[in-house]
Amino acid sequence: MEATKRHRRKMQSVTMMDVAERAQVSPSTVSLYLRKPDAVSATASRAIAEAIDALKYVPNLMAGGLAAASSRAVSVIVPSVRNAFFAETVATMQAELGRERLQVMLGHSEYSEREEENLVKMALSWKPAAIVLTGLSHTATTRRLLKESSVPVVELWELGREPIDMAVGFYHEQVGSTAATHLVQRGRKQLLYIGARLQEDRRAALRADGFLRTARETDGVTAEIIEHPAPASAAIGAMLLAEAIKKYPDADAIACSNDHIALGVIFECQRIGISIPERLSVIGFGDLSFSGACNPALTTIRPPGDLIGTEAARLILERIRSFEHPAPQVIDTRFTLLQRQSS
Amino acid sequence: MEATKRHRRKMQSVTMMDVAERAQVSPSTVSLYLRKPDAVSATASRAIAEAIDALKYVPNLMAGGLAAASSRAVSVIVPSVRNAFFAETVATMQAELGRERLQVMLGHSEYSEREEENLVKMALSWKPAAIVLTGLSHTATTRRLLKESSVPVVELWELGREPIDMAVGFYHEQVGSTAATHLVQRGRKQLLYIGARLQEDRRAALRADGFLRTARETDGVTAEIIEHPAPASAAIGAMLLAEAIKKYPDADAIACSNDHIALGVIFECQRIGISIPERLSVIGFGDLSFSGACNPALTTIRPPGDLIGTEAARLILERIRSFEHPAPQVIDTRFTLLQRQSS
DNA sequence: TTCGTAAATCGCAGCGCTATGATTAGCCCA
DNA sequence: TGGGCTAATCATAGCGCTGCGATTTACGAA
Repeated sequence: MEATKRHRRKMQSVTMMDVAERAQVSPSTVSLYLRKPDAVSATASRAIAEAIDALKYVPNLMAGGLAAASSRAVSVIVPSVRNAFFAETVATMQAELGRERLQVMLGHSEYSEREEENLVKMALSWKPAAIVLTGLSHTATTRRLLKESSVPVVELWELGREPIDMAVGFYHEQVGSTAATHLVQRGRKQLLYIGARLQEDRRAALRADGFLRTARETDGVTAEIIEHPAPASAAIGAMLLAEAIKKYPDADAIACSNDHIALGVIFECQRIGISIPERLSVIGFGDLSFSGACNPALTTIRPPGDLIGTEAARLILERIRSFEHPAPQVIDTRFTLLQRQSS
Repeated sequence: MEATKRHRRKMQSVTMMDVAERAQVSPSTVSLYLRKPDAVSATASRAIAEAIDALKYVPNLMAGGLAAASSRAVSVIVPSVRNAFFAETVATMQAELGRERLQVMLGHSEYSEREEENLVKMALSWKPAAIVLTGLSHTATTRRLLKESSVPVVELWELGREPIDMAVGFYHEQVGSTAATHLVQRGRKQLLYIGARLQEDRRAALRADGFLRTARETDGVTAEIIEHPAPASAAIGAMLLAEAIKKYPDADAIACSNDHIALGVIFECQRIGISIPERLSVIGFGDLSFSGACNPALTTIRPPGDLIGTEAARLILERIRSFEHPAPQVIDTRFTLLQRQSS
């Protein structure tokens, strides 16, 4: 019937133009209505809303992002969402940002700065509204890319050195220090720190540092560290406790790099008949779902994973809304010592 | 100096055109090189690669997505990534899809079909390469939107009714049935199922159904259920165990809706002096990080969260690569009974 | 009634890339 | 040496939307 047209293209069934036509306004007005509803008259708003509804219009964010040179996506890069800490933060951020119709794009660095750099490059391709990283350690290239990009950047879960742009978290040395102080106050003298994967998990290593420093600064108190390269788990915790007791039979307190380890310690103590807290005090980090229900209930330090998420989301939203006040750059969320039965 | 131009636009520093110019080829060739490297000659490839490197070109995926009417994003919607099961799957999918430069966009339905529907609408705005949902229950609108969209859809973690498009998971009734059979084989007669949030967590409810049905079909075996509306946790598990023992003092086996609950059961039994497995067998679901390290080690059923992720990613990639063979629609990943000390 | 001003609305010109079909280069064999 | 083919490359025409400035409308004051 027809000669083949030179060019044909796929298309979206309903576009903004269709909505405009039905609502008897220009596409510009529809666009305005979608982006800044307050700038459109009540009459027009009603007509446009009706048209959108009737046509089941779905905006094309790719087109919008291209035209605006920035998307409604926020790239969030964490070591792994398998880790309950980061899961909490990611979940909270998604909820907060989703409310403003911002999409969370997720990436896992698996504790590798190299991999993180790749993810940042990918993320930049999306012209994200913001990029969220975990920690303050990144490759030089990562830092350069982000500084050059002028995309808002938030670094989570760690304070200390200068952030690229904004940071939300707490000082991990302080966590270790707080744990040591607590154990000393409970009358303990021979402290042990047991940790997993301190090479990869820089923040766990910082906690260990703070713990050892504070303990050793105290008169009459000794502190040693026992570590293992495997990822933190209860099984590793149990193993390390056995090893620790063999090596330091007179130890009277154990701080664990996180609550998984501490759980293993508790179980192993049950097995070999060490009573907690009489003979051994135990303190963890994380306040995981089981920590309060252990036997004995685990004394631990709770990092505010959800607060970190909400604060990060807040910073991002403020930054997006106005270029003016570049918000406080660094937010210290603190952490909480929860004293329970194990110490 | 200059009259203001009518229009000015923001722009990306380095575009594909810049690369083309430096490499002495047309933009089309650069585009082709990026999408199908094999279709470009070695000479051109080298020149283009050099130019990309020298100019530090970063492709604009928004522009690409708009032109191609489909993006490199995969929307993944789970009840919550706080749940270790879904975290595992999400992490695995991100790794697998990231390898092919597909971006995971994350959404949390918080166990609400209504919220899931909103997330699906948002997702569709991005013209995703695929949409991944959890479970087979969705609102009618969700199903309609997805069917009309012609976007590949994968439903995870549950088999049973007809999927929208593809599905990867297992039968939760079978999980319950397997648990019941196992306990009966261990000589148990008075079985109890304790579960949390069975109203919201449809899959947990299915497991309970399968458990009760199989148990009650067995001669000489009784089975009761005890539930609680709060989210699963060790604390709830401990509470429910206490309640269960009061109500059914002669019960000799407990199946838990997941390992968090089971952990609470173990701790509570320790406290009130019930020996596991002598007096009471315990079986969980999930094989969480602590399950093998408990005291006693927990018998549980392991769902293959990682396998679900890899299989889903594989289906998506196959579907993207070719429209031809619409792959097997449903993949049953099965699950594994891990018998340990608690039963 | 007319004008000035603010509030609404509109028209234009792309954003940076890809799909398509057309064109050119490369190469084997007769 | 030329024909016939395949492999490479290219030019074109948008994809659907937004930012900007221009234009129109609304409305009270003079």
